[in-house]
Amino acid sequence: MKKVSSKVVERLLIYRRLLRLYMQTDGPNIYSHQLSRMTGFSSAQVRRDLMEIGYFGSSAHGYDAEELLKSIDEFVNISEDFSIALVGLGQLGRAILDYFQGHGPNLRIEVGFDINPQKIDRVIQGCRCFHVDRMDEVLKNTNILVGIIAVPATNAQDIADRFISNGINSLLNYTPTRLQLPPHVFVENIDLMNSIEKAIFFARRPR
Amino acid sequence: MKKVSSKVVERLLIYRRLLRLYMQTDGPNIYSHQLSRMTGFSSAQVRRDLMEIGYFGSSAHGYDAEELLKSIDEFVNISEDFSIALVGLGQLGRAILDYFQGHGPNLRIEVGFDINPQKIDRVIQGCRCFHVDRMDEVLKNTNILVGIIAVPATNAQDIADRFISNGINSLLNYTPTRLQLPPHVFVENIDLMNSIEKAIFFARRPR
DNA sequence: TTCACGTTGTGATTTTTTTCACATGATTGC
DNA sequence: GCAATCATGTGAAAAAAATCACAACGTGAA
Ligand SMILES: NC(=O)c1ccc[n+]([C@@H]2O[C@H](COP(=O)([O-])OP(=O)(O)OC[C@H]3O[C@@H](n4cnc5c(N)ncnc54)[C@H](O)[C@@H]3O)[C@@H](O)[C@H]2O)c1
Ligand SMILES: NC(=O)c1ccc[n+]([C@@H]2O[C@H](COP(=O)([O-])OP(=O)(O)OC[C@H]3O[C@@H](n4cnc5c(N)ncnc54)[C@H](O)[C@@H]3O)[C@@H](O)[C@H]2O)c1
Repeated sequence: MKKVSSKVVERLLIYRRLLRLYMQTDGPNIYSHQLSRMTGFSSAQVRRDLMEIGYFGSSAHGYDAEELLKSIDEFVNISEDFSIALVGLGQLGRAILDYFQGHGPNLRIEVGFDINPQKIDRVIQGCRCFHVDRMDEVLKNTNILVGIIAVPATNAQDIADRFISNGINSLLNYTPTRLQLPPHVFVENIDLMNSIEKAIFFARRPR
Repeated sequence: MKKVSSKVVERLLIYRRLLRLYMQTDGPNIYSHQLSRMTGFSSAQVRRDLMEIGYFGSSAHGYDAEELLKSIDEFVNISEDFSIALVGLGQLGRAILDYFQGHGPNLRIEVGFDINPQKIDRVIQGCRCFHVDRMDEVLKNTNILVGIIAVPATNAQDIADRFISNGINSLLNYTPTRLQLPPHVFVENIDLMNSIEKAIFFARRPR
């Protein structure tokens, strides 16, 4: 199967979300220039991206929103069978849990891990929480595909290694730690301080 | 002054953080291949990036860590004179505030805004919080360079417009809303759901 | 002094990503 | 039926980003 870059996937997922909203209020069809305005990507970019997944519109009515959405859905193939583990139930971890709660049952955080006794062996926001020492044991019995790391920076590498040794090769890393990972592992680094610093830089310098 | 891409700035800021750690424990000099291992970027990439800011090492001892750090600092020129405003003091907003508290006084969130009466007109984590209706008035009297948006998605555009009309042209957007912005405004979108979906996609598909 | 080694700086090249620009095709109004 | 209009799909071009690969240099050992 053809390989697709992370950037294309990211944009497809953005179209997907916007299409859902669009269909609630607007007509059944949509043009690349509309998706362009909604996203800020160029319309040529939009058309290229849709080419990638082999969806074809008509030159008269653009794209059928429902069909397009279905095509993207099939392509990304995200279903509730695939769940998520979260390590670190601090400020950030709990905000993340909270967020998932509000977002329907299509994706959910299946299990959480921490070391703080106050946070383990109970259910927080519908998420069963365990001591981090039980990661191997618990992960064996679940169908986790993605691990979220929200522990203090110094523990991030340990947690990543633990995920990987349990066959989880797709991670979200909320810590500033640069993880050392084998090449087959996908990681998305979400680094607030880096983002802020970039924003400060570009606040005073044009791009 | 030469324009630098966002990617280069992002990496420079990563070197910067790693250099600080490195200097605490390791020798006074550092090689591009070490920065490469620490970051995951290629060593040629590292050298190119340092070229961009005109820092030169020696072929014998690589880079002088302290000097290099100083060069990057000068280049990015981030000081405590520039502060940040945060709108939306919910779960996520408070996690962000918390995070900044722990990170020394070099960068701070100067003011917060919300509509919830329980959260306004008091100081939360050292941050003065106001009603969102007072944004114009309050922003006039501060030296805010960057705005963080952590309100519900439906209000994000309003808040962005408000920031921009007050001359703040660098934003962090934590909502999934795609903001419509004039071209001179810098925005970094941090979209958890998008990241997760990408991670799920690549958990099952090689890149 | 001379040589081997390991590293930098960078021109050249390759790869990836985006944009351009236009032929093609569907629709509408007359 | 026909022309005018407007979008799509896409080859080609351009731009951006990353990698290659090697001359040049400084060091230390002999
Ligand atoms: N709060 C934010 O907005 C924010 C923003 C960006 C990045 N971060 C990063 O996210 C991480 C967590 O931030 P936070 O604000 O939630 O911190 P926090 O201290 O509130 O939470 C950390 C949690 O991890 C748990 N923990 C500690 N060591 C552990 C281990 N070895 N295994 C499992 N759990 C462990 C702690 O018990 C705690 O519950 C940090 O690395 C921080 O740099 C946070
Ligand atoms: N919690 C997360 O981890 C998380 C992750 C990703 C994205 N987000 C996004 O961040 C945003 C906030 O998430 P949250 O979990 O903190 O939600 P929340 O409901 O806990 O917080 C929202 C806050 O915004 C305030 N608010 C509402 N309307 C406002 C307005 N017009 N002006 C100013 N303040 C207003 C509310 O009073 C509340 O304090 C949402 O858009 C959400 O999609 C949250």
